[in-house]
Amino acid sequence: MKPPLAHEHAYSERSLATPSPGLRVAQRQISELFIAAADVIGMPRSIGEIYGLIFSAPRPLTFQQIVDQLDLSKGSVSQGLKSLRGVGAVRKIYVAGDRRDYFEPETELRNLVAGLLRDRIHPHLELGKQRLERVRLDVAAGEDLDDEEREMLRARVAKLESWRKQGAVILPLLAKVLG
Amino acid sequence: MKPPLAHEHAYSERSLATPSPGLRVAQRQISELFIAAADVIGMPRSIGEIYGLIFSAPRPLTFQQIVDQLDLSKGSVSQGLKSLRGVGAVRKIYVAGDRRDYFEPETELRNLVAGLLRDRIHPHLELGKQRLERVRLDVAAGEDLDDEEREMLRARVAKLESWRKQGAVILPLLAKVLG
DNA sequence: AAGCTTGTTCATTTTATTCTAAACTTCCTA
DNA sequence: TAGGAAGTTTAGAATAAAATGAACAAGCTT
Repeated sequence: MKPPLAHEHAYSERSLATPSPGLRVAQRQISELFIAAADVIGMPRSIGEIYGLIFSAPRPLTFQQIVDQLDLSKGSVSQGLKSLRGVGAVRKIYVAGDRRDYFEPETELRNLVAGLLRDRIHPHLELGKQRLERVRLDVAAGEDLDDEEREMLRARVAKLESWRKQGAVILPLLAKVLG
Repeated sequence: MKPPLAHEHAYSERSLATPSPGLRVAQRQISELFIAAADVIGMPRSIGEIYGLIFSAPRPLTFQQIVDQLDLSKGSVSQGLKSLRGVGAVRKIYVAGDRRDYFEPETELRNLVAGLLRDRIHPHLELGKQRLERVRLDVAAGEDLDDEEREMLRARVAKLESWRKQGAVILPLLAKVLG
């Protein structure tokens, strides 16, 4: 027997389980946008679908609702939600007295972008700094390089450094502008 | 018989064919950076390798040199160079009297980023505009949606529009800042 | 025109990613 | 504490992406 939770009565039961045909159509269209977006940022299609569904849902969805409405296995949904939560694109909501997890979307572009950057760009900028230093030393130490080779490499390594610096300046700025 | 072209004498023959061991080591390291970068932006590993080799070469390389120095087939190199030229990351150079194509890297971050945006983001922003309009109409026309559903969808579609606008403002700005 | 050299295309193979399904953990309820 | 509901994990299957290699075009050279 289900406990009579407030949230289960604020909305029609139908929109909870299987959405109305009209909602379905709109959700499908929105999901397509996110499927394309997922592709652009190199994430699997299913993640775009899951985010699209959550984004276009009238209220937070349970794990099971997501599995039912998309044609995806529990495993895929579980992994997809894990990734999405990892980049801060969806949040888990706890409802007192309900053991199920509810999921709602992060809808601020600023936060979505920040999450992606944190997850995928920053690690490389940090690692890159160390690696570049390493390359610089190797170039300096390369006794079998002729002058021309060494000079060219020095210039190119300098270029890489300048890229890294530009990135370090622009990424925080980007977050600010999106605010 | 090879014609005695100026460019074939400006550099040692060795650095033309197989680079010195020291150059090789440095190139390998730089290539690793680009392999990681290719992964971040969702391009195949081979493209990172090719760009890395060209970036770290003392001078423009021929198609055949690229094939020889990387462990890649002609087909992969041909396709990889095509993609790289498509985003403006490498340029083809013509040498009078030499039928071979030479390739040199674009090294300005600004131009590299601009190329990527042009190739992968802009098309979606344009297409997205049309699709969003379509979704908006569908939402407005959806007679079986209840008020709550319709209102929620309107709000979310508005959010998508605001994302699109933010993107349209920020992308040109980004190109400017990188200049 | 026959025979090189340079590079492209594309069908096939290889490799990597994504998805699934089933086993498993945890926690709740009877 | 048995049974069930909610999710997670993971080995393996299904799919998609990338690389290869062989056939092909285009242009020299003789």
